[in-house]
Amino acid sequence: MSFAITLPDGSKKEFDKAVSVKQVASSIATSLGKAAVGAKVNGVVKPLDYEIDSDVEVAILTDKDEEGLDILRATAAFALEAVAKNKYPELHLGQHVADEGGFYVDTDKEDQIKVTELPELEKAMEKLVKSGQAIEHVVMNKSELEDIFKNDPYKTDLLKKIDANKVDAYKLGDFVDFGFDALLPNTGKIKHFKLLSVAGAYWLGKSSNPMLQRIFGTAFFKEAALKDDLKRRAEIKERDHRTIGRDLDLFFVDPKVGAGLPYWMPKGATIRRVVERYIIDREVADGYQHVYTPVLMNLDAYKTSGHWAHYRDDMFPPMDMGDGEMLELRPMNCPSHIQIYKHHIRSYRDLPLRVAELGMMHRYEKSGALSGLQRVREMTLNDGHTFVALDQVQTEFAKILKLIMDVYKDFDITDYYFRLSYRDPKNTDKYFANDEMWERSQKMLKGAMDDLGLDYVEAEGEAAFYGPKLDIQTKTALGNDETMSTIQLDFMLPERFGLTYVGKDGEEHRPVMIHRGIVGTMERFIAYLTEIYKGAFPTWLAPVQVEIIPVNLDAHGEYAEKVRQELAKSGFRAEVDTRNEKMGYKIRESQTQKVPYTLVLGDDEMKANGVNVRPYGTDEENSMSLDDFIKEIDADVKSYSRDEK
RNA sequence: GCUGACUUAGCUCAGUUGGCAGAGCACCUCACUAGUAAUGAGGAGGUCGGAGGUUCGAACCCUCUAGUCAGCACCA
Repeated sequence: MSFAITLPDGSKKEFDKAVSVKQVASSIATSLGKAAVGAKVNGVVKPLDYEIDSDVEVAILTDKDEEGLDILRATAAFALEAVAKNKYPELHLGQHVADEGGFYVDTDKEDQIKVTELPELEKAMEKLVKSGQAIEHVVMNKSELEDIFKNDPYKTDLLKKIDANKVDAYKLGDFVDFGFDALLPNTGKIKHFKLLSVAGAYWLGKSSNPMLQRIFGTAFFKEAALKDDLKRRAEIKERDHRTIGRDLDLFFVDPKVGAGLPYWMPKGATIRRVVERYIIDREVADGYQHVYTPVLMNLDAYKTSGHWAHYRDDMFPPMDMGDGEMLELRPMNCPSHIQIYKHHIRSYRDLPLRVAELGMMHRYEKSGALSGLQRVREMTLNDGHTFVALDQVQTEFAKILKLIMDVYKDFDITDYYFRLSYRDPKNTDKYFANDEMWERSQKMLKGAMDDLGLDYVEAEGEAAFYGPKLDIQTKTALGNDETMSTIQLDFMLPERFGLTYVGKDGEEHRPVMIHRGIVGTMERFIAYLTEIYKGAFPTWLAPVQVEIIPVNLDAHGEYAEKVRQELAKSGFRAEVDTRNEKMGYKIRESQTQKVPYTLVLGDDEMKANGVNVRPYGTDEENSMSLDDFIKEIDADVKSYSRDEK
């Protein structure tokens, strides 16, 4: 018997009898043997005692790897399960997950586990860690496990989903669980962990299933890493757009006048106005024709489109006008833009026809979904629909994607990924039935991405009911995924609304509709910008670009006002702090309000007809002429905006 | 919507066993001729989320309800 193990660097190692992962690691380097926590064998994570006896590719995982960390966290999850089960013998365990966010364990018992019980569980875990008990990896017969878990509905459910007869399981004394790729061989390794919170979660992610209690925690190999992580979690609030939005007076939501209905204060409105003008200009340059359409529409349009059937629970109730007419607050703009298309007889020469609008819409989002500006009940979407001939789809798709990428560059958005969202063929309720149409449009989308050579993940069940889409996913300060931009292929609505164009051949043809959002809704986009900039908006977006502070109001107030007017004339947003306060006080506020430039004007500046400039976040002060300052801020604004590119 | 926690001044938060509702910041007034992150003194500000109940008496106990937060579900 002889076989070869291929290492990540391409080199091969020969063995003539079966070896464990640990032995492989040691054979490469003894130090690696000590640091090893598992391995990826042909791309699958395996534990240290996994035996190799054939030609495979092996990458050793250590305490330095992301996946090595996952093994530690899975071990911590296992230890938590063991102590929870020990403390509450009647407790049932659900799923357990370990990933880059930490780990969690789902639990179910009569009186639910409360946050206040976490310290006790943590103590019990600490004890288990200190005692350094062996975790035994055993391969068991499925029937054996079914017997052990016969009174546990969740584990029984999970076992049903396993095809194999042999199942990897882990034992800690009497406690047994399965469903782990790999665990460490001893509880003593889980030195630095923390239980974080408890929250409800539906069994298997289905809201029709019972709700279990999910215990969240995290673990690290090094104490410093755990401390950093806990510190980061504590600081999340400072990056949260709701906190910054209040501190900088950008917007508010008052539950008494309506949950999910945001009010934009002047500073937030200024940022929004700059973004709106920017995106409209961009779109006009790309051939979009901007329109205005009503927020109210006859309900019939949404019945035709299918939205009423799919989303009536999340739509505001229709208004019965008493004369048989039913008006609906629109939940999206597609039918509105379809009306624009239908208003004339369209020729192939009109295509692609690009209709765009900052369209206000209303959705009755469930109370638990509302969150600051990220999920609201009234929103304005940077919406656009392009109507194209079938053979124009790919070019138009690429053009839209390029626009999105250009826009992201201007806003310095770098942390995102592409998601191709397909239908879930099993979910016949949600997705309209036409297999051929789905196959074709999904293939087109994937083909377009492949032609552009872009990486993406594919997700089943994330499509719109009318078609597949490319979603561009970003993360909020809290670390939750959200869709920022989207491009959606739609063969269905043109069909339902009977859209046509006259082709070269003089015959009627069916256009394809591409729904797209570049910066998404104004609400979500500005929430996102607030978080990535931590409230320190680049100068071109900053609501106040220049804060002018006269050293003494009586002596220098007039000069300060003159400087403000000069700046305003050049198109900059400047403001004079005329309050009867000391200079240091005003400087402090100008900094906490994150104004890009603070000007201090006193006798020296007045004499020189100049300004003293302090850029945000520094303690530099530079004296210069007003003209030079205007040149500087002008260059700053342009470095972020499209004018430069 | 579901599970849990929470809701006291514009903001951040105290408020003991049920016994006269508090602080800091912000705001207003006055004084201060102020040079790069908080000058000092004074003042005003509250149906303790809302409704009902228990009690001689409720911010505090009970019920319902609205909302906020975290997670889940949803997200055209």
